[in-house]
Amino acid sequence: MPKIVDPGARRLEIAEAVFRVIQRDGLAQASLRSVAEEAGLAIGSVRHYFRGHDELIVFAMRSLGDRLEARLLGHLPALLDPSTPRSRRQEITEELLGELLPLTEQTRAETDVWLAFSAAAKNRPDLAEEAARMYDGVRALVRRVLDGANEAGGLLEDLDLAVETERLAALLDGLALSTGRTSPELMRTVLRRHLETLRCPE
Amino acid sequence: MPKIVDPGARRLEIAEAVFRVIQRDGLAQASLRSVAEEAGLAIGSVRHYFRGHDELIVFAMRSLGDRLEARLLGHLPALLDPSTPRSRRQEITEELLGELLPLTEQTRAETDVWLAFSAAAKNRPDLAEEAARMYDGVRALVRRVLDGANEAGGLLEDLDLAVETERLAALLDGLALSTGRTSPELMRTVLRRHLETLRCPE
DNA sequence: CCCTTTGTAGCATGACTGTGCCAAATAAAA
DNA sequence: TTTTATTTGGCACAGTCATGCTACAAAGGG
Repeated sequence: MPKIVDPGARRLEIAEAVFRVIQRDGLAQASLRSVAEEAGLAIGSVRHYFRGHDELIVFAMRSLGDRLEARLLGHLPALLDPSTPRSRRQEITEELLGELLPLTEQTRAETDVWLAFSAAAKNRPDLAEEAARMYDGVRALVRRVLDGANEAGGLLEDLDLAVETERLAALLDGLALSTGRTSPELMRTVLRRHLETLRCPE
Repeated sequence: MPKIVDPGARRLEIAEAVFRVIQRDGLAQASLRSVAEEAGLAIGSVRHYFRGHDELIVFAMRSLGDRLEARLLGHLPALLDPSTPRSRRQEITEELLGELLPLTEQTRAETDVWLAFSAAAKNRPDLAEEAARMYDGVRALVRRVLDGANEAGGLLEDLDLAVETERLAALLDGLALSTGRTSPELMRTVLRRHLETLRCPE
């Protein structure tokens, strides 16, 4: 038959073009035409892999969520391993949660695109579904981190973990929102400070 | 001459129509036509008061910033008054910072529109200017609140107020971001809890 | 060699947009 | 009443958009 091409890989390539366009020009500019040009394809080719514009955007948002989820879960085993020493746990926790902050070029691009998606989701039911998945995913992850630290005896007693989960997740979201104004160094300091306030003295 | 109309008031009326359209359908739908219809005017009338679409959106964003600033500063005198008792200070602080959260229909509308503007500002220099003003304004306000509490002896000692300002401001931003998922009650609880952790024991 | 399937490309259409420009209505001033 | 500046209304154009549809190229099976 024709040129052998892996459709899944193609779709991911196109999704990456979507990310680049959104980061550079904003979600409103991520039309089929501009995405096709960014991907080095003809508009007809893009439409061969996606039913239409909506499906393209939803797929891009979903694959961003998948990518983030995979990276975050990669940090989790070391954290849940009971044999990991406490000092190392602190480092891992900061690294893991730092993945959600715009500290590097890579994560800055991700948070900017994620912000564009989240804002758009407020008025678009199809995106809202995926936005809710990200929201729940981040809360669930933060909760697991806090639970793990708690069981290891690393947290202050009498914490309401439901409240602390929301507090920490909101803090991360808020920092992600201030890309370009708050320096990465300050973000790190703020995150570290917040975790300090949760940890038990010894 | 013609109908006596206060241009400033008219511009504000139109800006409010912009807010309603953005909250209902998103910033991308806030075209001259849809805004004119929402305001009950002809498109030509709207264009009489604004040079073009860009100026309309920038003006709307600026007036939202002005409105928020005025409301927030209204709470400040009571807080800075040395004769205000400590228990009352706590209430006022919560009320003041709560203005930045989507707790009521009114403030929810404001935070949603503000989010739309903030996201758009990432790729639009004209909006970025106003977004930076809001960012700085919120930080400055939070800083004043913390400074005031500190001077009144209400805070833990040895706090790095620059870090704490950013931490609290980011928390507020993050909560504002999760409109529709996190309940107003939980938001209040999280804010109260955060303030507790800053207050000195007595 | 032909045929079928898959990928690539793009034309045509209708909808929506911002804006330049013009005309009418209005009401205060002369 | 006449004049005149302001306000209101909208036509017309060029641009961009998503999408239905068609056409062609490529490559492996018969």
